[in-house]
Formats: sequence, C-alpha cells, structure tokens
Amino acid sequence: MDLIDESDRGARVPLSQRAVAARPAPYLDGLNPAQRAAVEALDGPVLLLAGAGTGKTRALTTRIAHLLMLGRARPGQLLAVTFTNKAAREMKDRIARLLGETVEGMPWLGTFHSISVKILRRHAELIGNGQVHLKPSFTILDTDDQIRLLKQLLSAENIDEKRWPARQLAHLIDGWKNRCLTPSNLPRGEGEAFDGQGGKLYAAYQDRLLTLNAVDFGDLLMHCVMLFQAHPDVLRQWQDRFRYILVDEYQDTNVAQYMWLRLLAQGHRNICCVGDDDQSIYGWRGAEVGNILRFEKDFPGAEVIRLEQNYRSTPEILGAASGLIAANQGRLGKTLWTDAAPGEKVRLIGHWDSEAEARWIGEEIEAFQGGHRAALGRVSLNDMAILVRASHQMRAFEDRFMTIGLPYRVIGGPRFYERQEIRDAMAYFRLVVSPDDDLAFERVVNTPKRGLGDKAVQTVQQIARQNGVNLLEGARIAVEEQQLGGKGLANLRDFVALIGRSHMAVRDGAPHVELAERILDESGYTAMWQNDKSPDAPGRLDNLKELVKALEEFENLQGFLEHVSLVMDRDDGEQAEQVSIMTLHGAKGLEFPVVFLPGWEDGLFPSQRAMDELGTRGLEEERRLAYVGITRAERLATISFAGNRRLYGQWQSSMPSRFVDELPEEHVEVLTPPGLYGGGYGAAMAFAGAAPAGGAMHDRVAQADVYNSPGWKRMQARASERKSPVGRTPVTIDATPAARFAVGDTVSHAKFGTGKIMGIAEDTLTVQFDAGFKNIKAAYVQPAGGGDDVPF
DNA sequence: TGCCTCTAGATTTTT
DNA sequence: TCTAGAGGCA
Repeated sequence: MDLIDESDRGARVPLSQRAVAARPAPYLDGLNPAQRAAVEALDGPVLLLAGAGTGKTRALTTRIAHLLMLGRARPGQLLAVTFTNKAAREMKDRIARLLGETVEGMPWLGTFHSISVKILRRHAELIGNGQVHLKPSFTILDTDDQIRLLKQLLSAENIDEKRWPARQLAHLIDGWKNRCLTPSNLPRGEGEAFDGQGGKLYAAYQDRLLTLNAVDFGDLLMHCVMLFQAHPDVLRQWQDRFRYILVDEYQDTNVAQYMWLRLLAQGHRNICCVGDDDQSIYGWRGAEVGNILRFEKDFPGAEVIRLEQNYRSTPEILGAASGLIAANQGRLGKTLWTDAAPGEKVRLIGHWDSEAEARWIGEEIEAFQGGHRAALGRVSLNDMAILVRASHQMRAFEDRFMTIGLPYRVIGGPRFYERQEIRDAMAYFRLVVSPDDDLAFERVVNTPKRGLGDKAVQTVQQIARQNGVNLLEGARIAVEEQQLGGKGLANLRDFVALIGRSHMAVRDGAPHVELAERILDESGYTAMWQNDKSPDAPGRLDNLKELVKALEEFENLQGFLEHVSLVMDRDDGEQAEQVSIMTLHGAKGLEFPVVFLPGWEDGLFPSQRAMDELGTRGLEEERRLAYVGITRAERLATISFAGNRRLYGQWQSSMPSRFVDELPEEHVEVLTPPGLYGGGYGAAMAFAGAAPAGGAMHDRVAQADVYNSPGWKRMQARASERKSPVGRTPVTIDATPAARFAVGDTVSHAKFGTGKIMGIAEDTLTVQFDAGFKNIKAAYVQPAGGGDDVPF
C-alpha cells in the first residue's frame, strides 16, 4: 500500500518556496512575544501551556500556517489532533482564513477518532484474533449499539442484568480501552471485576465485534495502538509521513491517546502539545492530567512556552479565578495577567432556594438586556450564559424563563445523531447498505411495530445461526419456510423484500436521496411518526427531513454512513437572541461577556459523588471546573448559591460551596438578595460565613441562625407566595392581547404537552397541564384541537 | 404481542 | 419528580 502521495515526496525545499519564506509574514504581526515564540519554535517537542483566554487557538493555527508558508511540511504531512469535531472545524476555518483560500485542505486535521478511522481502514486486515479479521468496511458502533450488544452477551451467559447492568460493563470496558488494555493484556485482578466475569465478557464482546465487522469508539484508538505496536513497518510509514504533530487540549488525553501520540511522534519528534492543566475536567472519562504534567520527562529536551497574557476577562475575573485555582496542588503553575482596564468585581449572592435563584437571575438578565446596568450598557441575550454543574439544574431556569417569556437555548442535550428517530433511520440505511449488519436488523425489524416481538426475533436468530447466515437472510428463510405465525409472517416478508429491493437499488447506483426517502416511507417509518400524537412527533419528522437533506451533500449512502457516526454535528443556526444555558463542561472553550454561575453549594458543586469516588483528586477536578466557569466571563461573573434546592422532587437544604470561601475577597462583591434588609452585608455574607474554610463545614447552628433571621423569613414568604397557583381562583383580567385564546381552550406547549386554559391575564395564560398549573406567555402555546367542554 | 402499572435510581459527556 | 425498564395481563 502506497502511503506516501506523490506530492509528499522530496523533502528539499525548492528555491521558489525559500523565497516565499523570506518574505515578511504578515500573519505574525500582532502576536505577543510568547505567542510568537510558540509559533516559531518549530523543531523538537514543545509544550504550550496556554491559560484560559490567552489566544491559544490563534497560536496553534498560526503555527500551522507558518509551517506551511516556510515549506517545512506540506498539508498532508501535518497531523493536527483535536477532541471534538467542532474544534477541528474551527481550526480548519481559521487556517484557511490565515492563508487565503488557496491552500488545499489538511487531510490529517481532525479528531483522534476520525484520524484513527482513516488509519484503521487502510490496515483493517491486520486487526483480528487469528481467525477473524476486520474488513476495511467495518462499521462504528455508538454507545447505544454497544449496550445492546452487551445485553445480548449477558443474557447468553445467564447473568442477572439487574445485579450486573450492561451499562456498568460498558463503562468498565471503555475504561480498559481508554488504557489500551486488551482482553489478553488485562492485568490479573482487573478481569475479576463484574462478578469475576469481566475479563471473560470483554473477550467475548471483542470477538462478537469482529464477527460483526464492527468496532466501538474505544477500539478506534486501541486498535491503532495495537496495530502500531505489532507492525513496526506500518508504524514507520506513518511516522515518516507526519513531520509535524500538533495536539490541542493535551490535558484531556487518556492513556490510549497518549500512547498513540508517542508512537507517531517518535519519528520526527516534532510534536507540539497545547493545553492547560488547570482546565483538565475530564478525568472521569479517562483523561490523565498526568500526561501534561509529565510532558518534559516524556519528551526530553522539550521546550515549555507559557501563554499567560489573557485577552478575555477583566482583572477582577482573572483575580478571582486565579485565587481559587491556587488551592490546587501539583499544578505546572501559570500566572494569568491582563492589561485590560479594571471592571466590576465578581458578584456573589445567596438565595433562599433554587426557585428564588432562577427568578433573580431571570430579572438580572432582563435588566442587562434592557440596558439598565449602565456600566455594561445593553447586553444582548446572546452574550449571556448560565453555566450549571449538573443538567438537572437547568430545569428551574427553563421553567422560569418559559413563564416570563425570556428566550433561551439549552446547549448540550442529545446530539442530532443520537436521537431515536435518526438512529432508527440510520439503522435502515445501514441494513440496506450492508445486509450483514445484524444490530441494525434487530433495531428496525419491529420498528414500526410489525407484530414481530421477541419470540419472532428469536426464531429468526435461531434459523440464522443454524444456517450460518446473517439475520436478514435468516428472516428470508423463515418467511420461505413459514416458520412464523400469521400477521408477523406477512409483515416480515414485506420487510425482507423492501430491504432486498433497496439493497439492489444501492448496488445499481440509484439516486440515494430518493431511495432513502422511499425506504422510510415504504417501511412505514414516516407514517409511524405521522400517526403519533405526542407533542414531539412533529419535531421528529422535521429531524428526519433534515437527515434526508444532509444526505444530499454526499455521493451515496455509504459515504454518508461513513461520516455520520463520527462527524455529524447538529449545527443549530444562529437565530434570534437567546440566553444560553449549559453545563460547565459544555462551556469549555466558549466565552460570554456576562456569565451566571448558580448552584455553588457543597454536594452539588463540588459534587458529592466526585469527592466520594476520587477524594482530593475529585475535589481538585471540581475546582478546575469552577475555574473554567469563572474564566468564561469577559466582563461580569455572578456566582450564586441557594439554601434550599429541590432535588428529585425533594427539598433539601444545603451549605454554600467551599469554593465560595476560597474566592479572594478583594475581587468579590457580596450582593444582598432582594427582600433582605439590615446589615450592609446582608444574609448572603452571613450565609457565606456560615461555612468556615476547610474542615467542619456543616455547622447546623450557624445555618439555623441564618434561617431565623428576619430577612430569610421574608424571603421564604416571597418564595412560597410564588409557588403553584393551585388553590387560588384564576381570574380573567383582560383577554384582548391573547384574543386567539379563551378560558377553557385546549392548548399545546413544546415542553408541557397539552393543557387547558384556566385563566388569561393580558398576554399571560394560566394553563393546567398534566405537570400542574403554569403561567405562560400566549406566544409560547399553540391552539390544540377543539376545546372539549369538560367542566373543570 | 403490546399496553399498562409498578419500581428503582438518578453527574459531568465526546467519539 | 421523572424516566426507563421489568413484569403482569388482555
């Protein structure tokens, strides 16, 4: 196999290029000295320690541009690795902008996983267990497929899935793969996990994957490393190819990724890793901060360059973040500084409960938006974000914003290709393209319902096994030999015929977009959602349309499937102004002028579980998360905590986060919550002071004092006053602005489903949903069907 | 087979 | 409180 493209040959730099290199490089202008050093230190290992907001991406992309402009490497000889597709795309765009559109794309700029796929497809036949080996057309299973496969294995082994859930096994196996532990090199003891069966099940799972000609996400990296280790000739080819290696977010690499990089970098030794040990927040999924802390030992002679000038935040925000992170041990150490003008201090406020917190933040956002904070001027909703520790915190904000009609967007949530309808449709396409895909068969054979339940599938599986064929073929035999009962038989016949027909169409090169639509229509899948009355059915149909539209960009179904499992992202177009709500993890790499950080309470943040499971290490990772949160803010950060929080339907009281006390006082302004009077500091200070730094934190007496203060009582009254209006009579005040509705009408709402209007006040409706009474702006609901006249 | 009811469990998430 | 999954019943 010829790995080296013609264009890559000839390392000597032609005169013309040298002349080009001698020209002044305008893209270097405007870099600060550290950034410039990062760009120009081209040879040998380089560790670029880039603090938050220090122009890391700029340095990285300029470095790539510089390498290309100097003719040190051609685009195909640069390996640039990121963690997410989004980061890869961003980097590509920025390089294109730096160099003008003339430079051909960089084929090896991508995520660890997408690059690994490319490498693996070229050497698939070298991966195997002696009997079976991978074919270059292997499919990539996602977490869902993985779990279903493991469930099958567990039930085949008669393991009680209740005591030993497939999810847990999946997690275990992922962990092993993250550390490049194959079933055969699993340390003794590790395989004893999972009721002594872990190692055995892992081996069975890997064998099963091979027979399915499939790999999971963890395999992509692990197989590559194994390939490199077992086949030095192959490794050498790749080492030779990649003259320069660049790695983004190095602090997030796991052991497998580290080994992968080390093997590849041993060729030219030109590896540049960019990262920030203070922003390592993915330890729980295998990332090893140790990789970055150890860099200089791993790559002797490494040059370490620190980017410390921050261009994002005010000195107060930086001061607060730096003060907090200073409590962590074992850092490489950086001191962020800025020459930006002083701004506002980080604000700290305590609330009575999580509802009051959501209410207050909603009011603040409206005030900023309206320009009622002179210092900041008008702030667009797009420039404000709420960053939470756990996604369940989002609900309070969603409920509140829905009520007051504040537009928001939740970032995160299930990705486009993880949605049920997308995965179903994809399974149809997979099966049509490769009839061997048994997992796809199982997913769609009874979706929509065709009267083919567990029993029928079992029969098909049996027949397939007896005949040594795939499930689709097994189904064909079952139909032929009439091994199934009435309705199911006819339906299965149609199903098999449809897939067979479509498979032929794919082979004959039929137009794939129409074909895809036909598959979804004729299988009854589209009809299934059209007949579905639930409020999210229309959205699902839209998603299916979007999926079909995405197909247009590919030449055929195969090409699409190849891409989608790794690369497909939901690109929610920038539309109207909306506040962003997201998790702290999701916010990494983003920045907003105004940031709210709610829920700073011990147990929630830092999370109890992180501390229980990982002790100090967990606590330090949580602290880094806090650091990431604060440093997202450009101009104003507001930290808040609540004395009571509803968790799983129960009200629980909580103490302010220990991180609150670790904030350097000089950069923090303590706000008095609305409704609290007396004492300049107000109850927030008393509350914050109730948690002495370190040590015995849960001082019930101090807490009780706070709760007995008049201010808190008043807040409590306010809080309960706003709770559900049940028990009060809804009154119609003025129906004109919401003229299209009348009391008694049935309406539907994106989140709450259908409900009945109980009252109208200007443009706000009081609606009784299954979930209870809600006050909602009329614009957020749709009339739903004829209002039946059931009296309330 | 499929609908209904009950129960247990419940971070963070990319690929 | 909400949800997914398991078991019971038509």
